[in-house]
Amino acid sequence: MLLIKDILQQQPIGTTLSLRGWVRTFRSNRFIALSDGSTIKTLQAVVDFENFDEAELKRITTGAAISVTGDLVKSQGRGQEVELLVRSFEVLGDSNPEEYPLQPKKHSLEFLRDIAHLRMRTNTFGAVMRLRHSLAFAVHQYFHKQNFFWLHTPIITGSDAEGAGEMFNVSILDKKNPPLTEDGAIDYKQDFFEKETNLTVSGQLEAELGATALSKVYTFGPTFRAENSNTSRHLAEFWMIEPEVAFADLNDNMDLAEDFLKYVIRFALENCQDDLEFLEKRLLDEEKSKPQNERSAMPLREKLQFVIDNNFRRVSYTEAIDILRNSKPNKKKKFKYLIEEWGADLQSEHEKFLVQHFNAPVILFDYPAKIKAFYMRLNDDEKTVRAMDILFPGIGEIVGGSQREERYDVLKGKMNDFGIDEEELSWYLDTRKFGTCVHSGFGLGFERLVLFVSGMTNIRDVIPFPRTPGNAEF
RNA sequence: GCUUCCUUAGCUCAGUUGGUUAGAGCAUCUGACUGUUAAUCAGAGGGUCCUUGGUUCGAGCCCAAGAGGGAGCGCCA
Repeated sequence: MLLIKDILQQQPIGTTLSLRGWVRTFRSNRFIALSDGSTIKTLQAVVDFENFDEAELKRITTGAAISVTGDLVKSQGRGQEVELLVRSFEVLGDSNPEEYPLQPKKHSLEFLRDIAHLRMRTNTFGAVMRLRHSLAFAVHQYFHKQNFFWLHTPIITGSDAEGAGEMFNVSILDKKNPPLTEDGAIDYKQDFFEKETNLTVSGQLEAELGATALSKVYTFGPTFRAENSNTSRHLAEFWMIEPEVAFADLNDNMDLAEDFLKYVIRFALENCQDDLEFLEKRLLDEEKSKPQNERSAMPLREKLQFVIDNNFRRVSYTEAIDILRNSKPNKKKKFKYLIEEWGADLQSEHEKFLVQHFNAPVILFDYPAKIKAFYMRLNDDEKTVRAMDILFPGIGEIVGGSQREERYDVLKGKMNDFGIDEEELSWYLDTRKFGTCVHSGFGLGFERLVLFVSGMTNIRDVIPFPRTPGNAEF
């Protein structure tokens, strides 16, 4: 099948060709802007309306699916290099203009979110979805080149000890009359898996099992959090990437994350030029109505190039606390949460400040053990763990990772401290019992990456059908 | 979950201290024009002013509750 992308690239002038697509606009009863989604560009199909049936021409409306056959020629007009002189056309699927909600005009993102089943037909969402694909492809390509194996960790999980957030329960029990145990609790022994199960909140623990056998693995799949999070950065269903590497310490981990992010961003810059150009203009346009201080510091592609060209700033938690404590907003009490002493959890206002302070992506590392998960490697100071978060401008935390605690006794002690059942995670402890090794990994929210690269501002607009509290349409 | 803002035509929005018949652009329909680039010109149709209740001689506008949405915060990726 011929795609518009190929025709515009190869420009086989003088040939007769047939193609199919959807009408974007039909101007002057003569010019059809035809899109097939293969590229953001449309092909101009020119009909001599004098030679066609009027009733058939009337069916060429915005949104209609048509096939056209004609001769590709150099365009007489200025807006495009080539155009198709139509010999014949057929309306494959009508689109009633009185009912079709997409007009050749600007729509609000909120409105398009309500008609998510149609919004991929717009320039913006077409561009975002093509970009999303390219980034996903680049993720796999990067890891493949680096000798990682894609590990398919389970989506239904039987362990509730991961501690990464609220979980969605998976059950086939009768909700009105669930079987009960003697003490009145729901008897999951009678459920499908004969135990309580949930949708995964992270593939990390399983990825560690893979890494301690295959050395370098990564997961890339759907992840679910039943948190009541109402922000432009959270989804209840999102895609997460979690590399895990044996014999790698936290420095190796930071190197990997930085190299990986730069690789996929570079891939997008090189392979999605048209879409990024459009998204850059869209963002500029959108920000015109905003006050100067709320606008982006750089145009989209310049921002991406800046990230590729500059080293991420690596700052220890302790240094970051010093910087924050002595910062203007802290002294003038502009922060909602003032930084007073070492050990405080950083809020998003602090992360934002640090990114602005260094004017670059920031990697924070060596956090207090108390505010991080049980599986993170305890430092010799016994106060901090080998954790790292990568903070991006406009997004906040895009990566969270750590070197894992590989010492059996220390890990077991931490699990007790955190109130985690040893029995439940005996399989996890086994990796430390048999051939344990230093290893590290991180989690990257794929949609947050797409947000950053696309310049979109709401995470609901970078996934085809977003799931958020109170919303699971389509 | 908390704070705050918003909801007027299919879409984007205006609507004065509460005062006659609620407006504009785009879209749609009709006609004209025909090498356009969100085509242009003329005309027409199109309203549960989010819902319910209240205040008032009178409510799109004021008050209360509810619904939906945005932004910020928390949780996190």
